[in-house]
Parts: sequence; C-alpha cells; structure tokens
Amino acid sequence: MEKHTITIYDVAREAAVSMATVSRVVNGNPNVKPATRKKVLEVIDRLDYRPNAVARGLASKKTTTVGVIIPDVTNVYFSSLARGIDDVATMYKYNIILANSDGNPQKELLVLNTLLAKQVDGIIYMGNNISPELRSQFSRSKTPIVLAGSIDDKEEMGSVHINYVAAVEEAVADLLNHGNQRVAFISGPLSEPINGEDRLKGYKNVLAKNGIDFDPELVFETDYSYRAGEILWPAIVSAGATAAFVGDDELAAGVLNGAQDAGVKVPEEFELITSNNSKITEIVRPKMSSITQPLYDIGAVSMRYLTKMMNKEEMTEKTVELPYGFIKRSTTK
Amino acid sequence: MEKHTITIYDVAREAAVSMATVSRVVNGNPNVKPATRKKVLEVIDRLDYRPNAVARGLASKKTTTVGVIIPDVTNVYFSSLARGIDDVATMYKYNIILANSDGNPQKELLVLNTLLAKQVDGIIYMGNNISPELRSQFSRSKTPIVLAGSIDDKEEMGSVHINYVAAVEEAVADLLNHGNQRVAFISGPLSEPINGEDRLKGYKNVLAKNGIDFDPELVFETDYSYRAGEILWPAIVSAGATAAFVGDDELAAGVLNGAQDAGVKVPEEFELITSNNSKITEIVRPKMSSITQPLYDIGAVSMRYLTKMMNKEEMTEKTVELPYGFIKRSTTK
DNA sequence: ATGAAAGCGCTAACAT
DNA sequence: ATGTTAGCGCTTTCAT
Repeated sequence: MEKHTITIYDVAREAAVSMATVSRVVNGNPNVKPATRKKVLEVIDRLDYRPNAVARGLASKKTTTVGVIIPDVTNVYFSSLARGIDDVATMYKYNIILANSDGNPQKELLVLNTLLAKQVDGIIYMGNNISPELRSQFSRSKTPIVLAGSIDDKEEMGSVHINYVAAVEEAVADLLNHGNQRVAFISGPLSEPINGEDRLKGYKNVLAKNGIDFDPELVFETDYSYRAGEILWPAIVSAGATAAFVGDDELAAGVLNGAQDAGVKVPEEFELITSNNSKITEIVRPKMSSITQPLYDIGAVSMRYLTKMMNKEEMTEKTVELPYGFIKRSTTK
Repeated sequence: MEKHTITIYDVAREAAVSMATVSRVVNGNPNVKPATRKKVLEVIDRLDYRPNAVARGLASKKTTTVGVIIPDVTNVYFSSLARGIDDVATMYKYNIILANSDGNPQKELLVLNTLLAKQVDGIIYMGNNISPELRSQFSRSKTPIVLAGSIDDKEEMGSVHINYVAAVEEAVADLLNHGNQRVAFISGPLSEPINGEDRLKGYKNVLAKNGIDFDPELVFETDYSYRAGEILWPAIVSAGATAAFVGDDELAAGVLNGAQDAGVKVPEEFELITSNNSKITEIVRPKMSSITQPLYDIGAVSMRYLTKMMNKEEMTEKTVELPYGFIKRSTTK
C-alpha cells in the first residue's frame, strides 16, 4: 500500500480540530489555546507532517522565494554578492532561485519570464547593461526588483552599490600623485554604464582637476578575462602609460602578470590599482592595491532592501550607496 | 480599478473554449485541432497570459525546480559545479533553488527540509561530509538526490565525481619520479571522506608501491583557505618535505607563496601539485601543475543524471566516474 | 477533439 | 478560541 502524503487535513482529523486551527498553529497565529496548540503540535510531530509550500503559495499568493539574475556564478564578484543575498534571504525565511544570464539580454528576458511565472515575491538583478526591453518588462511587472552592484543610468529602480565615480577619482588621483603623467584606464565594455559612464567619468574628472588632457589612446576597452589582461601589455607600452587603473581583478591580474612576464618591475616601473579587492588581489605577487567594495554587504543590503519592498514599506531613497575604501598593497608606490 | 491577474479561465472565455483546451495548448498536447490551437494562442498573446507555475505545481505535483545544496558559492570549485548544474537544468526547463550550507550539518538539515517543503522535484547535494542524520533524511525522502563532486563512502546514493584515489596516485607518483623522497600530503579535514579516505589512500598506495614508508609527519590536515596554506611553510620545512600534493587550489596557492616568500625556489627546491585546476593555478607564479577535473561537467552530468531519476528511468550505475587528467605547469620539474 | 468537474493542499474571510 | 467554506489557478480523469 502506497501511503499517501499527509496533509493538513490528516493532522486536523487526528487532532480532532479543524484545518483552520492546524493552519493557525503552523503559522504561529496567537489565537490558539495553548492546550490545543500542544495537541496539534504532537500530532504534527507524530505524523511527521510538513506543510506543502506550493499549496501555501497558491492560497496565500506568496512563495517566500526570490529570483536572482546573475551573469555568472563562477565569477567571484557576483558570487560574493550572491552569498550576501542568500544569507539575508535565509534570515528572512526566503529562498533564492539562482539563474545565470551571461549578461545576455535574450537570456535575461527568458529568465525574468520564468521567474515571474514561478511567482517569486521579488527579484534581484545583477548585470551591467539593462536592455530597453528588459527595462520595460521590469517596470511593467509589479514584482519588486532591486539591482545589486549595478547601476541604473536612468535611476528608475532601487539599487545598491558604491560611488564608482568617486572611487575611481580617488584611485587615479593616487597614481597621479606618484608622478605618473600617463595613466591608463583599462576596463570591460564601455557600453556598460558602470564603465562608460561612472568609472570613465571619475577618470576624466581627476585628469581635468590636475590639468591633464584626456587622451583616448590611454583607454583600453576589453573583456573581463585574465587572458585579456595578459595580452594587453604591448599596447599599454606603446601608449606610453606608466600606471593603470583597472576595472576588474582578473583583468588586472592579467595585466600585472603580462607586465612582469615582459620584465617590467612593479611598482617601480609600472603602478596598478584594481577595483574589487577579491581574493585574487592577495594571491598574485606583488599583491595588488585595490579599491575596496563591500561585496557581501552589497548583496546583503540589496536583499534587505528587497524585503522592505516586499513588505510594501516606504523607501526613502531609490538608491543606497555603500561606502568604498582603498587598500594599498604592493602594486603602487 | 485593479485589473486582476489573468488566468486560464479568462483565456478560455475569450477564446470560447474550455479551460481544458487552453491547458492542452499551453502544454503542447497534440490533441487539439490546429484551428482552435491558433485561436487560443492568439488570445493568450493578446491577453499576455502567463501560466501560474505555482498552481501548475499544485495540480500536477511537479514544480520543475530542483534544490541545490552548496557549501559556499563563493568557492570557485563549487560555483563551477553550480554553473554546470544550472546550464543543463535550464536546458531541461528546470530552475534551481541554491542554498548555502557552509558544510554545516545543522544548516544542511534545515535547508533540506525547506527544499522538500517547497516540493522540489529533485536535489543535488555538494558537500564532503554527509552526517548520519542527513543520510537518514535523504533515504527517507522519496525525492531523487544526486551528489555532485562528492563521494558517498557508503555508496548508497547516486553521485558523479572523478576517481580521486587514482588521480592522487598519479600525481604523487610524478613527484616521486622526480626523486623526491619526502612528499607532503596537504589537505582539508581528514574527516571528509574525499580527503581521509580517497586521497589519502591514493597517497599511501603509491608510497607502498615505491617501497617508501608512510610517515604521519608528512600529512598536514588544515582548512581550505589561502591563509592556512601560507602559514604552513615552517611546518613543511621541519618535516623535511621537498614536494607536496595539495588537495585544494587556494590552499596550494598559499603554500606556494608561503614557500617563495621564505626564499625557496619553486620548482627547483620544492615541487607542488594541486587538485582542482581552477583559474588560480594560472594566476600565481609559477603557474601550478594540477590534477584536472571537469568541474563544469561534473555539475552538468549530475543534473543530467537527476533528470533521468526524476523521469524514473532505470539507472545502470549508482556512480558515474568522469575522467580526470593532469596538467604540467611550472611548479613541478 | 473538446468539455465538465473534481481535486491538488492550503489560507483567509466569515461566522460562531 | 475554533470551525466552515470558498477559493487560489491549474491539471487530469472521465465523458461525449
């Protein structure tokens, strides 16, 4: 005999109460006499009853799960955010559905749709380029959404991140102060607002502040891989750069090793500052100086922000800006 | 006026058919006249109808989501597996609920329960130490489970991984062939079967095969962090080791840098082989020789295996063993 | 090929 | 404090 899955009904029958009462004790509703609560709890335990979250979700219209759109879990930058997200999600009794998008607009759209179909209570989006279609889908859906570690150039959506403009200004200023006249700006796609808007703006700002002309030859647009950085050295040399700001750690590690493999002394002959202070910065030699971002916290705060939205609390600010820092290691003088 | 969410009922009414028919076209049931199918599809499009996956799940008892228990997404080893899992999950129309456990038995139990409450169709477990309680919960539940990149010393559950014993044998044999008489065995907790059983067995096997006595002083049990490796050097020196097999890449990077920071020439004075061939192996200098494991594939195959279990297909083997390899870089002669 | 109707397991008024 | 009952939105026999 196949023993059927036991339901709230079974518990009610065994405990000689109504389903409503069982539901109340399961949900911690205070309107239950201690004696009955105890009785119900015993039956639940005896029958090893586990509430069916799907049925619950259908009846209550809340699934206690949130969707997380991530470019690639394999990338420490994103996985650090994801960890922060999951930890506070757990804290608030939520689970996360994690979906990789590769930053591909098509996949993002697809993923968003299945997430909405699954009735997630909220969504956290990571990615640096919100396509127009995605944006319109976002605004059309009434599901709360927050951007983690990403910026919305249109500033329409809730988001948490650091002040990238100011962080880069500070980093490049340091390089300038060491006497470098030609500082390279190395980043991922400039089409991504975080690079093309914020970081580049910070770079131009300090240059202007120091009376140095902006030279397009010093900006290197590439992809985020280690390899991309490694092969960049010849180009950097011919541009005459003596220092560089790099927008990604893996990329920076590539640049660093590329330079050293070419016999260049770091930081004596070439200085470098990277952006994310991930583990890699301490694993390479010399260890890399870096802007510090509270990655875990960005994820955690994003999720916390989302819980507030899901509770329909009033949000004072659309954007929450977390503090960044700067750690000097050995790739800068 | 609040416009209510549109349901299958709305579509049925607008298309002048029954809900059953709408359900059929949505689910690709062939028993629908092309004309009606077309009509329904048009209405679906016009109304922008999206099937509610929760309701579907309740009615069909399948949620098309699988749970993934992961020690820490932030660790590339695991995130690589996760990526493989997600990719094939997507391929088969599943989503994954990702939950971090920190390898903590308590959390694992908690997570497993909420996963089961959410009625996931299957579970993929990563972790190196299945507690007795967890094991009993696993076997009690009728939800399919597979272990990814983990071994089950009891061999009761489906799992996919490489042959750790053989891989270590080969790695250490190489070190021995280079004339090293004292090869250190450095790994995470020996309480984890993958270390204490498999890897250590491989280590002992080659030693025996080469007529070398096993010396407990040469086995270093520590945790998986970079830092743990970095501070290990003095101990390695006093044990008189001239080479080492290391069970984790971050740990290995630490050992490598610790040695070099102490002025030791690698590989001339000290050789090292690591285990996971993650990005880190190429980022440190010298680049590390490593056992190669198809991490992404292990994840992918695990998920594929799970889909088969969920379809109740007959599995010939409980365990699927993927091929490992070996890549010589510059930390070995 | 299509429809009618009975659930799936639970929550949330509403009533008592 | 507790019970009754009507859904939640869909799938799935069973008829026709």
